[in-house]
This record gives sequence, C-alpha cells and structure tokens, in this order.
Amino acid sequence: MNQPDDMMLFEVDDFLAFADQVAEEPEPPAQELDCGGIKNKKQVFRSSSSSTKNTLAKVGFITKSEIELLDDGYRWRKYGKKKVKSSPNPRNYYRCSSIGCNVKKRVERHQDDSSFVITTYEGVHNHHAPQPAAVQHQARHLPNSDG
DNA sequence: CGAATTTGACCGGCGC
DNA sequence: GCGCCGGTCAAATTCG
Repeated sequence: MNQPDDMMLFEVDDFLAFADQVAEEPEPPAQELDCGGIKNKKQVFRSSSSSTKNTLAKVGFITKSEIELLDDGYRWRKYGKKKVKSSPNPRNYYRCSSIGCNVKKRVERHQDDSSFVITTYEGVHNHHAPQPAAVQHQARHLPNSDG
C-alpha cells in the first residue's frame, strides 16, 4: 500500500451510486451489479488528479456484465484494440463521438473473472448526454411520433 | 452513401 | 541507442 498522494481511490461502492444515476432504464444494472462479491475482493481503482497541470480526471469502475459496451447515455466509438500484459484479455479503447468532447473510455475484461468488466473513464464530458440510455430504449420501442 | 466498426502498423517514453 | 509496452490513427469493411 504505497499509493502516492496524487492518487485517489475509488471504491466499488462509489460505482453503485454512479450506477444509480444511470439506472434510468427499466432494467437497472443494480441487479447485475452484484458488487457484494467484488467488495470482498476490495477492488479499488486509482484516479490521477491533484496535478494542476493535469485537468484530466481518470476514474475506474468495475461492472458485472457480459457485455463491455454498456450504454451509459453517451455515444462511444471504438478506436483501437490492444492486448496488454496486465491481462491476457485484449483491451478496448473508446472515445466520445460527440463533437468538442474528447472524453475517452477504456474497457477491459477481468483476468480471473471474465464475468466482470473494468471500465475506466478519462476526462469529463463538456456536454450533456446527447442520448439518454432511457430514451434510446424507448425510442426503439416507440414508433416515429412524426407519424 | 455514410458513420461506426474492425484490425494492423506506427510512434513515443522508460529502462538497460 | 534499442527494445518493449502501451496508446492512437488510418484504410477497409460492415451495417442501416
């Protein structure tokens, strides 16, 4: 345990609160977010901050899902895939498709429990969610109101 | 046709 | 200076 001061620790519990916000869908991830077992592992992530010159906010989250592309309300475009040593699984790189928004998202599979997905957000959206997950879900069901 | 996706190649920072 | 690892772009392909 020797994390530098310029590093913040985010507990999975924090994610629960975060998920609660995006849990606008009829099927809240809370059901799949069986963090109960994760917490036992004391899974925590670090976020680079403090550094005034670095305004980039990095936040790591762990999610229990079979899919990596979790619709958190933003449009993401995959721009790269790389296999890292840290994990035998490949890592995916996503970027906010929005204009003027250079937020990046990293997605990686767990090495031991492939049932879990590690999502790391880098930066902060300078615009509101263009397409709320909840709306998208409905838009798929509801026909064109235009007629 | 076009945007998003797919996948390889290229480049930069660190260690030796 | 080179090799390794990680991060990003870019061409071809795919899907709507």
